[in-house]
Amino acid sequence: MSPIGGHRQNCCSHDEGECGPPGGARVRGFVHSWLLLQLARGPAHGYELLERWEDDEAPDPGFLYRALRGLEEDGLVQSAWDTAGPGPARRVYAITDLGRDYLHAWSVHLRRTRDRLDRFLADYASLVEGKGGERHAQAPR
Amino acid sequence: MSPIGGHRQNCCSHDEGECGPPGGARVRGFVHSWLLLQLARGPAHGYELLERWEDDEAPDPGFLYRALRGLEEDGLVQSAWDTAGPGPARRVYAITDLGRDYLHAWSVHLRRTRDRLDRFLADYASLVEGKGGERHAQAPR
DNA sequence: CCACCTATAGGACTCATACATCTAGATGGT
DNA sequence: ACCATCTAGATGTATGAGTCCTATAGGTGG
Repeated sequence: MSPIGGHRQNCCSHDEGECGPPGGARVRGFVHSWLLLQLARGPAHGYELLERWEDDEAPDPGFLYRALRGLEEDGLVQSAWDTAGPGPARRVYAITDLGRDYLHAWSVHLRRTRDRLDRFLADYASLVEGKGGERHAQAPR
Repeated sequence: MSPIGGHRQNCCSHDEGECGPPGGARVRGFVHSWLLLQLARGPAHGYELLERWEDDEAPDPGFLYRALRGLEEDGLVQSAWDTAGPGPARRVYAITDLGRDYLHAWSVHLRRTRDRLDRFLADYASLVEGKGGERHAQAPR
């Protein structure tokens, strides 16, 4: 089955980009990089990071906590319980030097990824405008 | 284990982005969108598309062929055997109108993804240069 | 006729991420 | 006291994109 959508010929076809990707296009490893970037700005706990993620595009909470523990397991962050303050205890994470190195490495790869996307979008744009006014050339049947 | 790498504290730490992501950061659905874009320019067969992909970043052949068949199964492309010409028969694919719609929908999402990456990279850049006088750009929305 | 190239294909696997739940302490209202 | 609700973290399991390895089969050159 195509990864392109859970679709079933019932969508699309007229106005704006409806239908497409279910949940948007995700970038592999982006969540982890984003977490490292946030922690590079200062220590924080999971729930806080979760809320810092703006609006719609927050990752699954379960995934976020697992990601943080994974990062710790790999020595990219450290954590400690914070029992002070109100509410349940929080696990506060801080980035390590190794984590900073990884963040840098990932930023390089993410930049490459962005450049690739840029090329794709430019190609698509040139295709669309090169088609004159109308979209929907006939199908090459 | 962290998805960030098969690493094991033996890498990184000094110069350029070594170590990081194993195979680079990939974008979900990018291969399929790319295929649709190529086919929107004109019919082509799998092997040709495979070679058209620039150097290092070509997808696995098995994956590419599967992707094409998946797209066909979903009605986004059509195919026919081409037994003429030298060599083994090729399966020539052409995009359909539905495929064009999907391509458009995906371009919208991929643009969003690129913008998100831009925000991330800008935040990272400001963090790095602002090592002392920091600015806190807003969270990547 | 053997080795290599073109072209397509399929099985099996990994790993990133999502979805659904679950615990458990804190808090506030009645 | 009690119950609902919020905060905070965790786990079990599913899904599905993408990789790896291998197979097949027709063509081509030595």
